[in-house]
Amino acid sequence: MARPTIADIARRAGVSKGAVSFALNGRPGVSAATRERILRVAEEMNWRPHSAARALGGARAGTVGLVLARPARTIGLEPFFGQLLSGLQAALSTRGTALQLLVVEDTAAEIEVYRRWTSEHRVDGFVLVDLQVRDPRVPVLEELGVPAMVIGGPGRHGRLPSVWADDREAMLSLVEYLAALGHRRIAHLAGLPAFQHTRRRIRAVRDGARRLGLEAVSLPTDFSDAEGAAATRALLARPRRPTALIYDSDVMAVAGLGVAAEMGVAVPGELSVVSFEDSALARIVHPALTALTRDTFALGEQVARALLALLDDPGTARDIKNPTPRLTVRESTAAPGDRTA
Amino acid sequence: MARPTIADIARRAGVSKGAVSFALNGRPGVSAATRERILRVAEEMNWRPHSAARALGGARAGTVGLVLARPARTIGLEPFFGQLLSGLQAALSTRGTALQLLVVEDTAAEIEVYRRWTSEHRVDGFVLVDLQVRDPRVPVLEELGVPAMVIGGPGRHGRLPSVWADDREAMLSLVEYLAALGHRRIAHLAGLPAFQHTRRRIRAVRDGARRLGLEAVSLPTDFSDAEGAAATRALLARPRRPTALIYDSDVMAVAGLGVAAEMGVAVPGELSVVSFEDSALARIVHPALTALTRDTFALGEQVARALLALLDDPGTARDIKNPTPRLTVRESTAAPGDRTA
DNA sequence: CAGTATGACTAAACCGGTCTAGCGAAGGGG
DNA sequence: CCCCTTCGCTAGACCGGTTTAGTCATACTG
Repeated sequence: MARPTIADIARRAGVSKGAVSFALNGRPGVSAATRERILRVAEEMNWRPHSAARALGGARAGTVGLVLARPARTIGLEPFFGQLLSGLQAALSTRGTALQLLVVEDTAAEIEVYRRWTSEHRVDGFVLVDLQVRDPRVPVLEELGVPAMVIGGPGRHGRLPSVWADDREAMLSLVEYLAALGHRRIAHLAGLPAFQHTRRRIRAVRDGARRLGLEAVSLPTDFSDAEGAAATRALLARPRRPTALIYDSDVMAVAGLGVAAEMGVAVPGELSVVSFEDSALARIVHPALTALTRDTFALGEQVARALLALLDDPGTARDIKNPTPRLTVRESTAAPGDRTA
Repeated sequence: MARPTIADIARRAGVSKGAVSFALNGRPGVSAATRERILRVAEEMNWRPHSAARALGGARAGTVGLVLARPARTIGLEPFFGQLLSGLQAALSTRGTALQLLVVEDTAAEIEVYRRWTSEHRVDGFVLVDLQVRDPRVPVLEELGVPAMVIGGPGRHGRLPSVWADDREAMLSLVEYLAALGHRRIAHLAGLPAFQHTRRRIRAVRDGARRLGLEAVSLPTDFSDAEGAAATRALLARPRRPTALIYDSDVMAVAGLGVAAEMGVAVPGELSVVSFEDSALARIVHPALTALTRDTFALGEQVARALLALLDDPGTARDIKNPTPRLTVRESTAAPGDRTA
């Protein structure tokens, strides 16, 4: 038999379709004995639910969506997304839910996908990343009334619940670490100012530097290796150049490392380099990068669990705090002017 | 009105559901005038097909699957998949088809996903990557009778059609390039020997070296930065160490670069380094890596188009050749012993 | 002009589940 | 002992499309 349906099971078990549906979904309406028998028959016949049939009838689509807006041909998935993806899928798969991933060109296209997938009933909910300052996606998702979890925060994402890590606290710890090493002039190679987390990190650098009496400057970039390199070149060419650089991403930090090597600036002897984002990339370059480490896989799991809970009960929208990233010291940082390093 | 259905359109246009279905799908059965009117009404009401309803009734699921088997926490580093994904999606989206991506732990789990998604009608077809030597996934997909496109080849994938690039030709061009620079002792840091492309590349290195009278050795690794680094360390510690290294992946090449720096071996002065895989990563490290460049985005598009054609007409299974990767020379290669570099 | 082919369209079955209304039997309360 | 509730289950509507069988009017054929 090709693909048994619940009608086949019902016939074989001598019950009705309804009884089979109840039994297979673990809901009341059948006795324990009958349920047992039905499950055994379903197992024997190797029955699998037809996802489309289930999605019809107003039930779940069994899928949640993740849409990334970035130019298609630029760098592939950053390690962050690979990890996040795996974490999301790990948690979702325990509940038979799939993750639909789509990469689009820009935010407008992203919003269009939200509308389409919602009206086509393709997904039950969304995961939102890269929260922007006055994020246009938030009101759209609220209007669509579709469950969604935001990664990032706190605050500024309307009524949508979020999972967030304390970027401010993390950045402060970075600045304090550099200050403790003896650095007095630091620079921060930030990401796109349109992102909320970029703004938060810039503010944290400013506040931390002020408190510790450091000179600090933040330079916004577009997160690309090209701009990271260009900004680094400009900084190192200054007469009183900084003795430590904080990069918002591992890719930019690696690009910066390349510029330092090219300009003959020794790392960490003459320049300390720190990445706000840890990854395999940060480990394999030479010198290995001191970086903020966070468990992105676990973050993904947490987000997925929260979204599943939200699907079960739309009332449970609450913000959840993720552990603050911890500093992993490697070879790219030292006291300023330490010629032995 | 929440979500109009074809019944709503039918009522408004004063025709039957069937007529609407015919009109919206561009098939005969309605006059041009009626079709026009129905389309206008559908547009006015902002109608969108309900993907589940369509998938029921034996029609398309409107989705194809890509399942990657690799340890959950390691993915994301390779730019290859990001590019491939974007290319696949670009071509698929022109036909309203979505891509379902899943990362699983191993090949056994991957096969289980093929079975499940097929029996659940979740996808219409699959894209298969990382072809292995006696790949157990091939017979399963053949048995399931589900359309699938293989990336890799040529040969050794049963009746499944593939899109392939000439790895052998590419590797030979690499070896010839190094020989022309004057290298006589080269080593090849290969990937997992279980992969067909790894075997092909190893054979190409051996054949090329024999023809050109070089000493060559291939060392298999697991593609990880750790093994890449370890193998590099072992090679450079040999008394008569090679003057050029070919890495099967950019990640390993970067790790190797780190080892060389650590051991005080100048690149490219004392050692030339080449990566078989180009990427942003290869560009941003210092020195920038000479690498084989291929248009992975275009590859993805090509695969997607071939798969869509296969869905339309299961008879059209043909292997397609992708352009051979071209060498991009950067800073990591020079003549052996060139102290000016 | 009868007979038939063709085109436009309708009605209804169908895909494979979910879910509600309802029914008979058993159990419990007063 | 009767009524009412609860339990276990069935029948069938329903989700939103696709597809087939069939109807009717018109055009074509000989």
